[in-house]
Amino acid sequence: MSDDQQNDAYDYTSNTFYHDYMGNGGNSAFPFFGIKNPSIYNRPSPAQNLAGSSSTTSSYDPSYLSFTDCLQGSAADYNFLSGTFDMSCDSFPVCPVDNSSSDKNIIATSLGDAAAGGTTNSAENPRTPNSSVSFSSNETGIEEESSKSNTADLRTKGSEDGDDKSKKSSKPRKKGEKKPKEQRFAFMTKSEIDHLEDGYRWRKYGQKAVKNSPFPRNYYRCTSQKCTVKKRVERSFQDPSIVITTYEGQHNHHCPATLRGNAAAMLLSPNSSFLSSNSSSSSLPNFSQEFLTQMLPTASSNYPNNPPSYYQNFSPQQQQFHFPHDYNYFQDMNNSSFMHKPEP
DNA sequence: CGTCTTTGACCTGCGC
DNA sequence: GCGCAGGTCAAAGACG
Repeated sequence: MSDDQQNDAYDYTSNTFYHDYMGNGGNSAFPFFGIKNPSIYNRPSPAQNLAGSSSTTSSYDPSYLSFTDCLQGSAADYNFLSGTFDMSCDSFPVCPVDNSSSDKNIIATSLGDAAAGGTTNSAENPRTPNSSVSFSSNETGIEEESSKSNTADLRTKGSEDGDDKSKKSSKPRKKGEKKPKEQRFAFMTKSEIDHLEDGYRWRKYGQKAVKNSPFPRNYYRCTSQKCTVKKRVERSFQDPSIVITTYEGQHNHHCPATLRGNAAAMLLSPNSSFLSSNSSSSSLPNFSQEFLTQMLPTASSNYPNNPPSYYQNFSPQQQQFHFPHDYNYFQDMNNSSFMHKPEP
């Protein structure tokens, strides 16, 4: 933990927090999950957390959004415009992380789709077997209550137009019928590169200026046939060094860049026993090995000879990663050798 | 020639 | 109903 991070502060009354996320002056290309995170309103305070934590490290700042948080979808209601979470949002996926819990389920909370009883065009837009998410009860509630509150930028037109190019004559929707929402997975990355390589091939299909932001939002679609996964990439107007990436949907194919095995890739792969250990399926995007290797700092053993390009461009200090407090979740994996605990 | 990006127009949903 | 903003389409151009 750096001094800079120690100097960061979180105001629990105003739910405001921010500063040099990485504590390194902002020169890291590593994805991280340290974002302004009011979702911790349902967390213990830092003091409480540290007091009750069995962790031997004090590097965890609970105001950083954790990897698990992201996987659970709590980043999905992040308001890109304001740089805050929409806490008034009824659909806010309240999935508090309980460090003392033995629950190792890090399945992302979906913000829609299957919870609504399936998409309206499931036949033409088949989901992967793994995408039939097992929803918790609150997720069902999320969908039921979400109609009035989701921010516009997080709305999705759903997958009904997937392969249908005649979108402009889209089918009329029954009154009261909600467009199904795709699963979303958002994270923030401190990077000078807008479009981070994640192993998949993407085609840009749109770019829009974002209100109150000098940075446009870019829209990408997976180039794989019949894969409806989309992602949006934009820079935070509050901190231009931060790239906000939002994945929507789930790939129905393997990552073209990684078919070889790797613990990190296996972690989030569709067939991961880790993901399915406490849930029947995954709603996570399945990232490539390289991407995960970058996200999960470890481990030179992962790439002893061929470190990812991002690694090659930065010094060890610059490669510092803010470890999520849920790090122990990963440690508990049988194949946890891919992860090394950072020195306190 | 195939793939990808750019970009203006259009569609959709929401708030007033 | 209207205006606004986000999201998508698709033609045109760039590029290898």
